[in-house]
Amino acid sequence: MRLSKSFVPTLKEVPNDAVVASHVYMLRAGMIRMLSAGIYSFLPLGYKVIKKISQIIREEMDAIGGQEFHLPGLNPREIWEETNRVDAFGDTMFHIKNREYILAPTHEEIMTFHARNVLKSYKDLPQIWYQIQTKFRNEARPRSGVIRGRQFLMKDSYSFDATAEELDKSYSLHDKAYRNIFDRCDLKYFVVGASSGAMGGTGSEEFMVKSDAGEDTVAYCEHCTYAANVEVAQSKILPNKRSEFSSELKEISTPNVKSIDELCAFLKIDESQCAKSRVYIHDDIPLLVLMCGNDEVNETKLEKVLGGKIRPAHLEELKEITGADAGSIGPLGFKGRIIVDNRLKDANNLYSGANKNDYHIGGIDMNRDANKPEYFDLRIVKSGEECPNCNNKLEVFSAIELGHIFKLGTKYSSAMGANFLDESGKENPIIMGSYGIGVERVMACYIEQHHDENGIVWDSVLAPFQIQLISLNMKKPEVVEASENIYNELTANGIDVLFDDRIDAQAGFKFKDADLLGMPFQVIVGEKKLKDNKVEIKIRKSGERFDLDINELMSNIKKLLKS
RNA sequence: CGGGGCGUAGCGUAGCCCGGUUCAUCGCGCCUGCUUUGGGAGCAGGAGGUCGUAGGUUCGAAUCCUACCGCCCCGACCA
Repeated sequence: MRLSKSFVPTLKEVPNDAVVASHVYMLRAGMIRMLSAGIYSFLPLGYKVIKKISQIIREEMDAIGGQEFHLPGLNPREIWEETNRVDAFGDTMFHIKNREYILAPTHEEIMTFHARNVLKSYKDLPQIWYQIQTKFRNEARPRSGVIRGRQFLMKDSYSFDATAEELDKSYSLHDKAYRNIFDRCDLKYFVVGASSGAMGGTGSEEFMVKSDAGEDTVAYCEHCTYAANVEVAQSKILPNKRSEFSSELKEISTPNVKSIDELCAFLKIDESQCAKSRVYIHDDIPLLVLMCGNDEVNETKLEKVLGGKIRPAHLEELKEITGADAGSIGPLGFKGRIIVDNRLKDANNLYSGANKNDYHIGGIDMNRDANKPEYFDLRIVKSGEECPNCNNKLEVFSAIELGHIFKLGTKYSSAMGANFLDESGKENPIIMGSYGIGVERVMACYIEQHHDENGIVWDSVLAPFQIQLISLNMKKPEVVEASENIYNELTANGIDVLFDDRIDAQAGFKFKDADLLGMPFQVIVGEKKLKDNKVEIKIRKSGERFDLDINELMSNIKKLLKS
């Protein structure tokens, strides 16, 4: 492709609105443009990459027996009402104003619609159906360029099985396919076992990439690959040791001491001797949560323990519930359930609030003084704590979700009446799985992981072009002739070449653009070296440059592309 | 949806606090010509703006006030 005739609008400056690297470089390299918040157009160069990623996905899906569909993005609302998901999605679903249609945010219902009454016998199963298609979600807050959009490309597949064992097979086929896909794309990723949330179902895994642009927080152990969403992550932190003797309870005047840090400084004690109090409202009933020191309450864990929804008590409610304001609340005399983190199990000689403003109580013995404490793991794990599986350190960081695989079970087939007859002639709902990959996220994550201060660093698998051919001076006939010849030869050999044949661009300008666009290899044709019948090769990744005799160019390029 | 920030030419910006020869600065990019050509060229000339939109205050508004729209960031939410 000739750059002089192509639409590759590169930007030399960083656009104001872009913050994360992938967004900056996709804009600067002329691959995408924003149309509206969270809605992006892919320009030719960017779309080439999308097509390459899609092709890899397609090959791996086909390899596990997947069959590709192309489904409508515009769906009748009534299909979504069969599974109650119009309500479930709420404002996240786009609704068409002048007809009873919605814009599909995913495709479980549509695939199930095609399966029901057609997949009628166990002999028709298993099936794996997939598509690579645009989804629409009315995200409250699109962000990070293409990473979270209101419209995005997703590969979604659905498995239909007769038994739980068969579902396990379909699931592990996807697990393997996903690993192949992300490996082929040269992404450094890890796998998190996640709670299955609103999709319903019994098992799931998330494929994640570490990134500051990520929206999930995970705890990860490099050593044993333990990985968990911080909402459920655990660590091997030791409980407080119980001292041999429990001291007497004593009330201590602690004027203006609110936080644990202030309390520790005031009393010259360690934070592990403190029981921090948090009041939550569960089904309109207040309860007290006690954490060790500065540990944070993990509300997901707490909800799991209690069942149902919780909320932190409002500051104004505290006095009525406990008799004190935030900063002076504690377990003694608290009316209601007391839920305690495992770290405080059986602990004694603790300090906590006195339920009386500006007073704390020392010498608290959980076993002696707290009213029926219930112990659970309630902490949010922190970086540097010990991995629950091995003795190495956990790292807590944010990450982008690239893919997600779910065992759905029969949630959709039951709701929509997608049943089959088993060998005994009995009717059963089809057992389903659902599996997604964010295609643009693959591209964005690749760039997050493969760029430097000058631009993107593609390797040949995803690169829009294998080679950027740079003619340094299109006004010198000999340079033009040599680069045209090289262009024709490379192209004739089936190599995808981006030819910078722009007449009025200076050498330095072209070099900068080439580094920004980031093709794996640059072939540089200049007047000086041409006199010795040589051209220069630059390897984008290493920055290494060397000269090659023009006659040997083709064979060397082929070697480079294979390496 | 809450909090914060921003909106001046294709991109990046100055001017805004202290309204008035600034109906608009500078850089990049764009057009014409000449020169130049191995790491973002030089000179000369030129095109391009309802200062986000609509009201208001004022003799006078890019500048002050109000509302709305749009975008970014943090949070909430997230299949």
